[in-house]
Amino acid sequence: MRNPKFIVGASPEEFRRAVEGARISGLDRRGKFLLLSLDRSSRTVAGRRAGGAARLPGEAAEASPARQTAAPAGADIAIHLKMAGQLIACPPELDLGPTRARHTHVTFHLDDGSELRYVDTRHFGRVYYLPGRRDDPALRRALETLSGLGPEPREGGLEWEDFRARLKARGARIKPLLLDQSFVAGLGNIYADECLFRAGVHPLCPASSLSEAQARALYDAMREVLAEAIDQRGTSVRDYVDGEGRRGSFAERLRVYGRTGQPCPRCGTPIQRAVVAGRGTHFCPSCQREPERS
DNA sequence: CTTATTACCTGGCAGC
DNA sequence: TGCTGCCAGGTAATAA
Repeated sequence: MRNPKFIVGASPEEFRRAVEGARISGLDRRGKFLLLSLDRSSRTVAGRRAGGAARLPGEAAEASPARQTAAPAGADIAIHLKMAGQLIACPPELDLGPTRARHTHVTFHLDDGSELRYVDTRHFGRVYYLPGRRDDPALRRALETLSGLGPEPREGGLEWEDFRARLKARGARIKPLLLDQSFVAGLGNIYADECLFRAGVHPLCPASSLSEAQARALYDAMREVLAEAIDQRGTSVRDYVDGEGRRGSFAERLRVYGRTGQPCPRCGTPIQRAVVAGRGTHFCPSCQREPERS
């Protein structure tokens, strides 16, 4: 591990000691955070370098179901990939190419001989050791962020009535609100744009101004877009790969994101790009009509 | 309090 | 071939 900054809440040495010989007893997700639970009770083998973790998560999931549901409270490690992070399980000899090799910041050595590599070319992501130093402000912030996450749009985390009420209470424009992880957890820039297109809502619409039908369409769109994207193993606009190193194919299904100037799939009007909340925002000016005043 | 901008980093790509 | 400038999956800090 070249740079200790990627691990928050512990020094690289402390982190290694914490994970070495431990078993990954749970694997979960909350919003955009990946959550790992460790079980130190049955120590086995040893890792090297960045740390070692024993056994495979697949079997562990069944072994301790209680921990799985107890999301952040029970988790020991949280990983946020931010823009360009990748977490890849692979055989140790696998060559990911010079760029990703240069940006492999943490490597877990599993006891089946395989590796779990944290790769991040842009260095934005972090590995948080949650039981770590309470005086570390970065860890504190992460814990606060984690506990302040809004509901999951899927998996029964968000009721329609609740969503509608919370939308109505917000004066903010809808796109930044969708990106606000404390409002709803898990939507990023790509999916926010796709959701708004499907719902026929302009990104600048004040959240409270959405009609009942628009709000309902947006609620449905969030759940559908996420479900479809997960089904397609994600959106590899550029270089995203999943845990198995595979690219996702949802990029082929994108209707507005990254399609500036191309015809709207519904009406043929060229897709427009604007900057909203500092993010590239793609929409159909015809299907998503602008609110009264901009 | 809310909202806009900047900072964090590196790399890919279009255009010259 | 370079080189330049722009853009990028996110969010926290800072400014207004």
